Parts: sequence; C-alpha cells; structure tokens
Amino acid sequence: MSKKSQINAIRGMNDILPGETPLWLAVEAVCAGLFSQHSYKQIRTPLLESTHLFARSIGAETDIVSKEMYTFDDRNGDSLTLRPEGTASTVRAGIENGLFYNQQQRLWYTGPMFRHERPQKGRYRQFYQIGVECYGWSTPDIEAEVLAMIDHIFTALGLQHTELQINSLGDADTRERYRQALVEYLLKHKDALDDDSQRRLTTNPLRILDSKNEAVQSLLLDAPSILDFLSIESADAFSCLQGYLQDLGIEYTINPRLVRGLDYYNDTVFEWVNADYGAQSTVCGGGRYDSMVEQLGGQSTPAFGFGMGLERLVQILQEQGAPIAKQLEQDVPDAFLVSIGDNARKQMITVQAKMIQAGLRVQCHMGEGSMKNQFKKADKSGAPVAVIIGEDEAIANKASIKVLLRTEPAIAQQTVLQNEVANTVTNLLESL
RNA sequence: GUGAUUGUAGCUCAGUUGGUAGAGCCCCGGAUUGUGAUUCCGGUGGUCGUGGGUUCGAGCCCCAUCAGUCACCCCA
Repeated sequence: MSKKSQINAIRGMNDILPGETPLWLAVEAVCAGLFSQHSYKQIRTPLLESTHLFARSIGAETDIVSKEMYTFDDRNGDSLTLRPEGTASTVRAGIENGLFYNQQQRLWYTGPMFRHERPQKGRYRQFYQIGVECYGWSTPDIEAEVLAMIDHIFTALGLQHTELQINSLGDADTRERYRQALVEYLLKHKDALDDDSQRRLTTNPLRILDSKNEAVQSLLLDAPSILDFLSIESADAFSCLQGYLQDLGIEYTINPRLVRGLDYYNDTVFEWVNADYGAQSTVCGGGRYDSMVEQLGGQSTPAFGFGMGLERLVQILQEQGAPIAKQLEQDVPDAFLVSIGDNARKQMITVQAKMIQAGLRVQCHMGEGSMKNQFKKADKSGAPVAVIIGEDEAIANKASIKVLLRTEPAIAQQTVLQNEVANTVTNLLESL
C-alpha cells in the first residue's frame, strides 16, 4: 500500500463493505415488503435541494439548519444543500407534482442524508435513512397503521429490547402556553440548571425536557406536563391512538418529556428507543406535522411520518445476533466448478452459464490452479457441492461430470440439503 | 462545536527504563493424508497515521495535524 498517493475517505464518511451489504439489502427488502403490503409507494427525490426548503420546513433556528447542513453555492450562485432528512424533500415534491391536491398519499423513501455532526460509530455525516410519509389523513387511525407497520418490521427483523415511546405535543397554541409554564417553573430553579439548559431557556425550552443531566432530570419530575395542556381535540386523538395500540397488542409507554428536534411536529410524536445504546438510543422517530405542507406553499394537508436510521438498525441487529444477520452468514453458492486441463477449463464457463440459467447459484474457479488449489477455493466458497469437469469428459465433449459432496463435519448437519443440491446439479448436468 | 481516549503488517494485538520492529489469524509455496479440511516446514507483507522538534540515536519523549472511538451538544 503506497502512502504518499493514498487518498482516504473524508471525515464522517464511511464505506459499507461487502461483508455488511447483504444485511443492508435484507433489511431494506423487509422494509420494502411490508411497505408494499400496506400499499405504500416509493418516492425518490434529489439529494440536492434549494437551501430555503430546509430553512422553511425544519426551522431556521434548529441546530440542523443553523450549523449541521452541507450548504454551498453552485456555479450559478444559488445556495444548495445536501438533504439532512427526507421529509422536506417529500413535501416539496408532493406539492410540486400535485400529489396532495384533494388526494391522499402513502409514501416511503430511502437514501443517504447528510449532517455535519461530530462522527462516532453508527453515526456518520452521510447516513442512510428509510422512512414513510402519509398525507391527507388527520385521524389517529393512520398513526396506528404506521406504528403497527414499524412493529411488523421490527418483528420480522428480530429486533430485541426496543420499546415504543409516545407523546403528544398538541397544537401551536398548546405548545406556546406550555412553554410559558415550563419556563416559569424552571426559572424558579434556575440555579439547578446546567449551562446548556440555561441557554435553552431562551432558545428552545422544550428541549430541556430531554436533557441528559441528572440534576436537570430530577428537577423535571415536578415540572408541568404538556399532556395537561392539550386541547380536548388533541387529548381525544391521543387517547384514541392509545386505544388502537392496545387493540393491536403493541406495548408502549407515554413519555411526556419526549420532544423532537425538528420544529415542524404537532400532536402525536413517537420514538422507538433501545436503552443499550446510550447516545444513539433512538432507532426510529417521527410524528405528525400538519402545518408543513401549507408552510411550504401547498394546500393545507395533514401529514404523519417517521424516519429510521439504517446504520443504527444494522448495527443493533448485528450485535444482537438477530436471525436475519446470522442466516446471511450461510449465503453461499449452490455449487463450485472445478476443472482438470485446458479443454475442461474452456467448457467450464458454458456449464456455469447453463446452471445459472437453471436457477442455481454457481461460482467458477478462474485461471490456473492445481487441483489442491481449486479444492481449497471450492471449500472456502462454502458451496455444498463441487462439480469437477475432467479432461476425458471434456475431450469427448460429453458432460459426464463428477459431483462431489463435501463431507466436512461443520456442514454435516446439512446433509439433506447437500443431497438435494447434489441431485439437482446431477440431474441438470445429465440433461445438458 | 466542547471534553476524554486511541492510532504498530489485510485483521486482532505485543513491543520492556528511547538503541532504527514481533506473534497469531489471513494469503502464497512445499511435505504428509484417497481431494479439501487437519498436521508439519517455509515464504510474501509494515519507512510503527502524518509533519515537525529534542537526542549520537525515537514506535516509545515534546508540539502540531489528521483519523477512529466514547461522552456532551444534537439527532436517526
């Protein structure tokens, strides 16, 4: 490895390597499958958007917009931004293409997002999110559908120790009245607040609620709860949602201190959290954002959605040894082709092509190689059978090819499978 | 952005009070076994993240810088 000429990835960017991509594909397939079962359609939007879009939707005062976006001027002098999340783009695309005009939409998306944060494991500056957005429903039933869908996904993935937390933020008027009450309460105990919380008293008091400072948290035990400030409508909707969750058998806890980092949420908000992952405990988060479509210039449209960080999800599945992660370790070819002599070697690619057409997964030994070497490769590939094309058979242009079963103890338990594969391969080869 | 910690072969790591580098795994070759695996023998591969400094001499000391990791901030 030469050192002078080597160029490394820039900070916070990471490569997803071939050892991990099978799990990524499997996770994405599970999600896409369940989205499809629920009649959600995918939407694909550009990675680049006008900077104004995010300032207007996420909130110009939020940390994301004020200091974490990749923003630059393009050659025309327009300010562009790499998307830091998926919701704003989806809303923009929906408005622009008339998807919300007297219509209802169930949409999902996936792809890279960009935030200039301090990187650590499972948290990168380019990260992948998969999410869902629903437009045109103001009632809690759509919320229950989405939460049930996520629950199905986690069950299908075999995700453990991850619990649902819900809260309601009410409408704008509720939040304003609650904000005043909270600030009033906290000012009485201002000395007990840490520096960050004192700063937030003026910038964003609600965020003090999820402070990790223990002194602050104990102080919050006696703080007013936003749930006591909800309007009749918001309270009804919230209890209605809980009824759905109980009917569905989905366990949840109400966390009145659950707030979201983006300004656009109202009423129901939720997170799935895994307490084992400290600073990155939130696997999936979302909520209702009824005002955003109008705020971005569209016809007023109720909206509900969530986003899920794939790096975290994949990491947790790996560390928990989830079945979906383990089964991929057995992702091996059905057969490995080996040849003796030049004539046989020339036939090998053709045999492989026919086996592939028959639906088998086949790996071929490429290039020169002693029998010993070829069998080593066959063994390493994990294929349950090795197919040997011999010199005599090749010269006679017949396909009387030997199929060997591997008999290594480690895979002896797969004997039945081996025989099935061997029979399939043998039958196929005889018919060629 | 703040604080802490780490950075030696592809991987996991060792390297003693500073004297210009080692192990295991992997990979390659050979011997052995009815092929592979196993066992034995041998081999490729690192200017010790980078750039300065101190010193006769630094992987080990100092400064800077880059990167990873952890916590905070923030968030998925």
